Amino acid sequence: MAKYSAQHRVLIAVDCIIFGFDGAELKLLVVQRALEPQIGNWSLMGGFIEEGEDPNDAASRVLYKLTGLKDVYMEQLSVFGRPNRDPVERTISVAYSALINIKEYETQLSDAYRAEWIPLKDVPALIFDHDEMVAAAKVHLRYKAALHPVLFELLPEKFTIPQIMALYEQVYNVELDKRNFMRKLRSTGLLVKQADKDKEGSRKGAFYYKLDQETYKDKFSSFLHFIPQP
Amino acid sequence: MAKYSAQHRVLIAVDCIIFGFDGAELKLLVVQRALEPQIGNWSLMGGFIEEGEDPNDAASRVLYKLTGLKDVYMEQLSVFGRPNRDPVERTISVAYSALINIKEYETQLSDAYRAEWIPLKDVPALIFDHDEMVAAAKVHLRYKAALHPVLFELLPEKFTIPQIMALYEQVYNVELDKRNFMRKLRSTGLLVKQADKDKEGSRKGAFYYKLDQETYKDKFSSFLHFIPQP
DNA sequence: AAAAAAAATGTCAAAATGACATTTATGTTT
DNA sequence: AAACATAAATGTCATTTTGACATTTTTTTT
Repeated sequence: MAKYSAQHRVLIAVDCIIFGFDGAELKLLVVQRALEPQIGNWSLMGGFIEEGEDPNDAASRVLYKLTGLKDVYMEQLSVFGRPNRDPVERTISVAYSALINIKEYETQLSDAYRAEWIPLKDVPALIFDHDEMVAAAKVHLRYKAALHPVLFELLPEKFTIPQIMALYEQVYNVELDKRNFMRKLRSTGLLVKQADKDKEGSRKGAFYYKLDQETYKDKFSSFLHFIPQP
Repeated sequence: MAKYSAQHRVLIAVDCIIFGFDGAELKLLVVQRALEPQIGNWSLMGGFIEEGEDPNDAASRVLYKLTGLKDVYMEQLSVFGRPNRDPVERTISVAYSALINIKEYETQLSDAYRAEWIPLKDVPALIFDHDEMVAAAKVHLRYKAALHPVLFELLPEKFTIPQIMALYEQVYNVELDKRNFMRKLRSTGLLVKQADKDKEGSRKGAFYYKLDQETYKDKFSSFLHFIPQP
């Protein structure tokens, strides 16, 4: 069949906003750009879509190249297509947001991309429009987490209540009340208390919990309200 | 500066999921495709991105061509990029969702595209992956409207309570309680009661309301909860 | 004047929320 | 061995929000 001959064709990229949590701090995984222009500057991990490749697969491929991880929680964010966003050539980028438990990642660290986890609040200026992408990803994460228990994707299999709470506090940049937060958390039926404790960070130690995977799958799509109304 | 020479370039399209409300029914604006393949079949309104054009501008242009309307509420939804979604040639499409008050539109109707408002529940199968786009747009609208008073974009300047309620009921496909709904609506401080009534559809008539534009702008971004928890 | 039809409004019990202080467990220091 | 320091864990109460539910009001038509 004839092509749409008169039309204009452009490069498509994917860029990944990769959030990670190490039990204490919310971080972003950024790399130092490997090619001109702006070589060596901080950037999101990205890549071009290849021939016949689905954008979602491209994002997974890019993430895998960097982290060695598959089956990561990832969502399409939005398209960034301002005509001169890449000075080299018109490139339209699809931004993806991924959630990773840093501890799991660290075991598979690869140095090829000069990647670094940087606390979200300290992330330096990034190239092109990547700052906007990060800003959009933050907003998106807040939305998503206000309605779904998605932040558990950032936690290890076994986690503690103080850890989840710290995570919520950082995502929403608020201080939460331990008692009220715990009550809400309990009411979800998502947590299964373990017998052992995490002894790092306190003398008393904090009990570990796991996710009730059944409930998690069931409840993921139903609306929850984690964030107190102001 | 040198181009990214080795890379693959593709067509970029925009497709618009255009919701409309006429005071009674939630509808979708669809067109009959004007070119092969699938000429004459139902489709979303779309078009290719032109050289140097921002995707958001392309979506506005496409919407304007069809409806003659500018400054319509429109949001980027997501990217549909499955490799063979368009059988002619690889095309990646950015889907946009628009909200229109049908009465306003009808005054500027243009026949060039064989466009039709079809009740959302009766929309026939559309070409390519447009059904998926519509499904995604419905989900998105529910999300958005659960947190923001965005459905007012579908209403005329003067509207009645039964109208808004019908709108919410159709968006969420639920039955709402008049009294509880009204209470919630009042509590937003968004409504300004008018002196006159809409006498269509009932003997008693329903008072008109307008949006308090100040409050609307202030509150748009703050989280609201319109939908009762099940 | 009566009837019909939809709009508008109020009450109450149950559940969810937000504010707040004390007790518990454990390792460290004296 | 006792005292201390530190963070974790938990409970109460008043207020607000929710959901369920029935009656009254306004107006046109008969």
